[in-house]
Amino acid sequence: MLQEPEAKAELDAIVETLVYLYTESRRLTKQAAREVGLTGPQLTVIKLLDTFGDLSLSTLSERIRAQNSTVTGIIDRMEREGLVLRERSTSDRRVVFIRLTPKGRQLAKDIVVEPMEIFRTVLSTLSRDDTRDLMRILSKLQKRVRGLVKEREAAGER
Amino acid sequence: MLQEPEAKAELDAIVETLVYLYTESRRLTKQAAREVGLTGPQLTVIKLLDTFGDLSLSTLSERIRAQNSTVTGIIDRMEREGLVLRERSTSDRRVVFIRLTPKGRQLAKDIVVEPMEIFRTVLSTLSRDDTRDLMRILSKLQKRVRGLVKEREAAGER
DNA sequence: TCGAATTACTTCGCGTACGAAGTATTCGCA
DNA sequence: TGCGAATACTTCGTACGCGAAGTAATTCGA
Repeated sequence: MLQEPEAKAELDAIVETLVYLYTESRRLTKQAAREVGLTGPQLTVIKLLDTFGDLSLSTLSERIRAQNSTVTGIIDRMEREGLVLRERSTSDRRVVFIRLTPKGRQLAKDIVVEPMEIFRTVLSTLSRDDTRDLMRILSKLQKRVRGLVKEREAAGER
Repeated sequence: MLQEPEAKAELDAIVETLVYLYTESRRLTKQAAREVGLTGPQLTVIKLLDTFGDLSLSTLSERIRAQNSTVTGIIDRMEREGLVLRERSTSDRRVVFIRLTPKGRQLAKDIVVEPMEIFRTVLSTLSRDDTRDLMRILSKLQKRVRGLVKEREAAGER
């Protein structure tokens, strides 16, 4: 795909801005979490459990886009702090459900911010047209990334 | 700011998609880096040094949006691998410049992918109108985030 | 039905990633 | 001019974050 220099520069700018928005949102979420004695991922986990009830470790992993091995560590530390507990499923004894303790649930209620809060805040100031356009374009990009990922996976299996 | 449920759902979807695009791009960059024996951040550092020449550690930190202490570690490991070397500035002896070794420079030439490659690839398939719209909206968001960050910093100093 | 393949989770080793505290150097101004 | 503040970097402790290898439980097919 041939690119004029101008287009290349615009592309760089978009990547740059996207990275800025993501990392800055993450940084501020972390900061907010610190104020209640949590880390960023821990705040996310508590919010998820409070919203959806008990979740298996795998489900949690998918939700926060991390590997099981990562989430095992996060839950280890949260269990140590008395925020959650592990409960083996009776129907499938391989599965571990994660449940909020009363202490964890109370904390969830006290937390006002959501993950990526800043980003949400500024998003909500966009006009309806801008919001729709943004969603439309991002969806397009996501669909194409999914397509490419699938292609590469198929190529890798050969 | 009052939000109807519909708007809230759309907002969630945008956040979700943005996180997807970012994490997936990062994951694939990491994968590509592995194939030449590097990590994701190391690939980024090599590309930056190859493009801009020697950079101070702080400049490098800003470029990759990380703290100095993080970059110190990354450079430690790259130095150990013989990819870069540290050189103290003569004009300001606090400053450390990072320079590619011949081995590092050769590696830079061999690497075809750029950081966030997938995202760049799909971005370049957008129409000119979509690209312009996306840039326009993201800029708007970035400007507002910057504003909020500045406000909070000012509030924090009180 | 039973053994191989799959699934859910954990463990381990390594590389980020950050903030706080420390060291060396330079700057700024009284 | 000299000394306190600021700057550049490093060190340390802790928490992700991943992939590979390991364990226990379940599924599936001959």
